[in-house]
Amino acid sequence: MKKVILVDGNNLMFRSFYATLYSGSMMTTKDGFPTNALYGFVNMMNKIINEEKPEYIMVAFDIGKTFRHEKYDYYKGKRDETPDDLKKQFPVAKKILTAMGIKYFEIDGYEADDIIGTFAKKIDEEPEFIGTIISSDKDLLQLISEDVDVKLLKQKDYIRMNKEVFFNTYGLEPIKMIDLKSLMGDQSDNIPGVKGIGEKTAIKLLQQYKSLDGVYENIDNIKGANHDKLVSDKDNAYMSYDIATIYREVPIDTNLENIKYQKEETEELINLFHDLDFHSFLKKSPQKDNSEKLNYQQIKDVSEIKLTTDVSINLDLDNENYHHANIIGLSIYNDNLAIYIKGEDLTNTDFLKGINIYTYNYKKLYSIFKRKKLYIPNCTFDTMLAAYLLNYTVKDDIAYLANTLNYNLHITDKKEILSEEEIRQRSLNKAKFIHETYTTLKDDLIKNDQLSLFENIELPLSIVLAKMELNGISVDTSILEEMKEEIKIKIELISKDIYNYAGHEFNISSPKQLGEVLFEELKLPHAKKNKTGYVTDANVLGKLIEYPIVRLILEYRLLNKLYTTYLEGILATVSEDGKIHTIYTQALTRTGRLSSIEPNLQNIPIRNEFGRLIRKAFIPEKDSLIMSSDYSQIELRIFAHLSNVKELLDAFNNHLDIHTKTAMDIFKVPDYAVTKDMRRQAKAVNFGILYGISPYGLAEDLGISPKEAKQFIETYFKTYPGIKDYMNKEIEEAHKNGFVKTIMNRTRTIEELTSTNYMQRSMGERMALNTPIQGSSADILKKAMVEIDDEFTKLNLKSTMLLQVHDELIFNVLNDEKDIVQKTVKDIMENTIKLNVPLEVDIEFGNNWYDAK
DNA sequence: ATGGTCACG
DNA sequence: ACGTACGTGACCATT
Repeated sequence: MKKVILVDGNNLMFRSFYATLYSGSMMTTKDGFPTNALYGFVNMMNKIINEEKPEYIMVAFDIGKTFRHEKYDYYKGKRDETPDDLKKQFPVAKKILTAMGIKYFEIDGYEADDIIGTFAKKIDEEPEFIGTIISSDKDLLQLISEDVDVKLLKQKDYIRMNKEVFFNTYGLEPIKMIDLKSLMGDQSDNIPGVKGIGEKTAIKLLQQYKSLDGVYENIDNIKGANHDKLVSDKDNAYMSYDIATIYREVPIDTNLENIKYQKEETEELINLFHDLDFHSFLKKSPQKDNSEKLNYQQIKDVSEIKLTTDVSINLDLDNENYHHANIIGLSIYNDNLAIYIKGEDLTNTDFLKGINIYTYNYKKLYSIFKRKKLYIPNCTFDTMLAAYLLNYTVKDDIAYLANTLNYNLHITDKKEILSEEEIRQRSLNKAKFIHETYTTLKDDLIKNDQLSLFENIELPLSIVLAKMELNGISVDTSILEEMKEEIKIKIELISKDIYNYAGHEFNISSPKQLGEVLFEELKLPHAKKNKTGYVTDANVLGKLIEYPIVRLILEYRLLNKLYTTYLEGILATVSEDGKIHTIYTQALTRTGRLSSIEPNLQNIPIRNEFGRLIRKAFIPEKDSLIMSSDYSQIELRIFAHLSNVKELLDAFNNHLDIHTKTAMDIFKVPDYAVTKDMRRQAKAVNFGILYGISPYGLAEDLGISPKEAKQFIETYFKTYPGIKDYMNKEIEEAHKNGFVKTIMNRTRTIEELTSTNYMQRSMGERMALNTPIQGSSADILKKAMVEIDDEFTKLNLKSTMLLQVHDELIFNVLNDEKDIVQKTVKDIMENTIKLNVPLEVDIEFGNNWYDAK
């Protein structure tokens, strides 16, 4: 099948123009030419090409002189004048399209709709073509057919409308869009319709009487106000019908081969973007290689290397997971030298003794050097961690960072086959980039008062993490294997049961098929849809728990999750040494937390009793115990500290159960009268506070209506007025600065705060409330980890830190070190920072992770 | 590649 | 009309 994209150019330009018009200052080039519509337009075109990968594409425009509708004075008269600032941009849009290798059409006397309609007709006639129309104009939905669908653009995303979706939405055939519009009208298109008839009524009428003609043939059967409205506006209705009907016979060459997409980056396009100051698009276009050809020494015998000053190092590995990688090559760079060593020649790294290095991802270097038994040099600056603290998006490949800093490096494309020389040049240029950037990054850290966070926490932490990863955690695979077999049988039995209830076999793991079985075939209530189909998540299924099939499906989901992710998945990651070596991503989360990958050891089941059994497989080493130490309520304590709300401070200082205390206060009852349910609700509200509470979120969590939730929140704020004040102050501050900070000066910029979209902006405000809490919690545990590692070294302990799970640490503790380790860890964690409330740490021991609860 | 779902804090 | 609580990662189906 050949794919054709038909773009409503006018629609895109208007949308872009008005979308950015109200968002603040008008976007222009240096000499004042307006570019806001063009910017959005180019963005959209790029997105379309990326998403749809069309072989054929065209853009239709209105030429704006005489339209076939001109006979209707009404229509013409009401048509808004196109603003001059927008008008000017159209010719440039057309130039850009031509430079992009995309054909556009504009035909005197016809609208863009008509041109698209004419092409769509051609696609219907040609069996080997299928088409997609891009527009936000619902009028175009009338063109939907077996071979043509419409990507209907919404404010933020889109809906893909095909025959089926259209029918599900309107209960009508797509062609009936014309009849629908002739009744309900369309303000934006100046289609009058029948006054007083809206979408609901129009759909009802058409479902009953099939068409506009049908409606008027049966006008006597229609009673009440609708009858009168229809009668008095009959002329308008038929006139609207004409306006709404897209003309599909525009005299135009519709040979589809003519609109083949000529994907080429032309000089012309680069010039245009340059003239328009569209630098962000220029960056995306394939760049010429202007990274420098470096003179360097390739060294085979590392004993020849003599270094006297600090160097920057770039390391290339042959696998993204450095636990299973070998070194391809190593580049060494400073102002006086450039050296490349092939991995196979890197027999030792003793030449790095006594000097400091600068890196991008020191943890990676540390880890692989350790495994290869190479000398590990001291690192004094890591550009990855610095860039992370400075809010740059940090990826595995340093070239991304370089490109955002306008330093041109090649992003590694795995499919690309490079010459040896090219590999060396790229590697050396990366080392050079590190060397030429680290002082700027360091200065920026100093400016932001983040040098201490960098030097005393993140950089030393990277070594602590490297040690944890390298050490790994021991796994008893036989436990996992047994569970796997057991669950496999259960899954098979449950599947059969589900097929029985459904009446046939289907893929239970497919949300699409499951939705159809539940809500179409079995006609269960509470069907809720999103843009891909029915929602079948645990929330929806929970409301249908009285149906046996639903109970089975939830059971299936639980077991399947355990089987695929935590049994099969985890088993596949156990190394030859019988241990799991995760990788902690230190420069990813927007809040400062770590993340854990390959495998993720931060989401091993615990809430479900059966799933929790997985933890029995995580075991200590010889003569040891597993110890877990976790902060109690650290985020709420941080909130109490930050907000300085007396009631909260008092509660923690008096060691009360915070959720019970909250329940007492909001329900106004003494402690003995707090029921489990009251405590549960109070707990939900407290969590809500941490997340930047919203009535909808709380409602969802408590299974009550948003209205009730709103009432709940108001009661809460009335009980603790200081909390509301704190939140307002935080939001105000965040809007003023555009960023928020944690206790240790970790910063997060939040672009969403300036969004014109209410949803986006609200989300920005919730981030602004949550990040200082989540981020400070991350700061505190990170600091504690560095101190614990230090202290273990000082005390010469053999016990090791194994895992970090956001507010808890897991250790392997030698039996005879039990007391000292417990005391040391608890002491450090509770005292690493002084807040206005105490930090409390619970410690448990066990013969496996399950028992150390 | 993306979205739905569900595991964790 | 929008479409939901904050922060993650893995798996599967679907494109």
